[in-house]
Amino acid sequence: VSDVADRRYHHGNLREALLERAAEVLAARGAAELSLREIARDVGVSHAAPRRHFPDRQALLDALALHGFERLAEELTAAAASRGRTSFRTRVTRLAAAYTRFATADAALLELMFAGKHREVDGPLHEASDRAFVPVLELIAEGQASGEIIPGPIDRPGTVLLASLHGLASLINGGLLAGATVDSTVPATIDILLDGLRPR
Amino acid sequence: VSDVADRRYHHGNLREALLERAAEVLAARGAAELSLREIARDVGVSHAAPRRHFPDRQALLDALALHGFERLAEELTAAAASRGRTSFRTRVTRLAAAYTRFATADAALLELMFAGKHREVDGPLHEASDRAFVPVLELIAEGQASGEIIPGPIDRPGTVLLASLHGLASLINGGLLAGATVDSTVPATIDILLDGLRPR
DNA sequence: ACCTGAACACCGTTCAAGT
DNA sequence: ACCTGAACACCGTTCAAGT
Repeated sequence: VSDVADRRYHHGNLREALLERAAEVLAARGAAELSLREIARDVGVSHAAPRRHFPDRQALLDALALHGFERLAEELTAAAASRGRTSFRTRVTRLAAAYTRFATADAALLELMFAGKHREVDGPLHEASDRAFVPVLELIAEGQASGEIIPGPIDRPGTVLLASLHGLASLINGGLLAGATVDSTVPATIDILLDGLRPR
Repeated sequence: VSDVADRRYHHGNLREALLERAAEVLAARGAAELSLREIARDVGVSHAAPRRHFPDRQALLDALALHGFERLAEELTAAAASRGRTSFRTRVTRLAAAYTRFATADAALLELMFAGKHREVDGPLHEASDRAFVPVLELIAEGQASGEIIPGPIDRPGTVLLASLHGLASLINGGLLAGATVDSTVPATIDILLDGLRPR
């Protein structure tokens, strides 16, 4: 068994193996306790081997964050796909639930994704986060077209919605909202937001 | 000079000196790069000396977070103190500006304060965060009393406001809001929120 | 091309010993 | 009571060397 595994690392999938194990450790213990050497050990490779695929520890963390944004984009896209005839409010609530579910399922990953480590305006991480937010902004645009959301630059209502969802998830993850759960707060929050975002 | 400084550490202010230097390093380079040994060196003490005051690294980080919540409480309290006759909307906007100013002034401190490290419902950190939010909830209660905020449990509108402010600050700190600044987004966000929170 | 092993400079934590 | 110095087990990073 082990020689087969060893061989496969020489065939180009060490990178994936490292990422997979790193994601597990991240979710279980957080980025601060993620050790490159430990992950190399777990995966059965020398501590210097990861260097071929990730020049340093931050590069591995960046790759985890990038993967997180890609998964978030997928889940938001899936949630935004309207199944049958559903009201605008329902669709927004579904998208919001998908966002907060993702965010609260892995608090350490969320922190890593939104940490101020990569404030460069360029870079693949920034592009990935932009892509992840596309379904949210598209839904807002639809709402504007159908007259359920105030007109004007899409960033205005878009930012409010994104900030609210992200803040809600952060507060829940931080344990700062006493007995609040996603299910109990998301619909109430969306109600209030949609009312504030209604044309007037 | 140095023997005076050395003497003073023996008089009970090493703890303060460590916290002060740690806060500087946190703001400059983030929690991940905060080294206990380096701070001890900077402050002119052996690497084992901090142990009297902070049993481990996390205890120092917790103390920094606690101090952050205390400062946040002070600034929010100051911002909530109504100077002259000002509209409810103005007062909320001032409070929101104070929150986001604090949050964006030191991104690393904000991350530390709201990190999911201390999810225990008890503990001094949780109490400190509760205290910091008091001015926000009080203002909401006033708004309810004067009929400018929807009635009902205060957590409902309170959570929405707190989540929006915190999310806005986090997104700005993470560089995920293209050209957004606090000054440009806070008033617009408050307008939308107050509309959504208005009785109907 | 991809990985190993030794080496370097750094950690956090512990503990006997000093004053 | 408070701090020091040595020790331990870990890091991330680098680089010559192996296959």
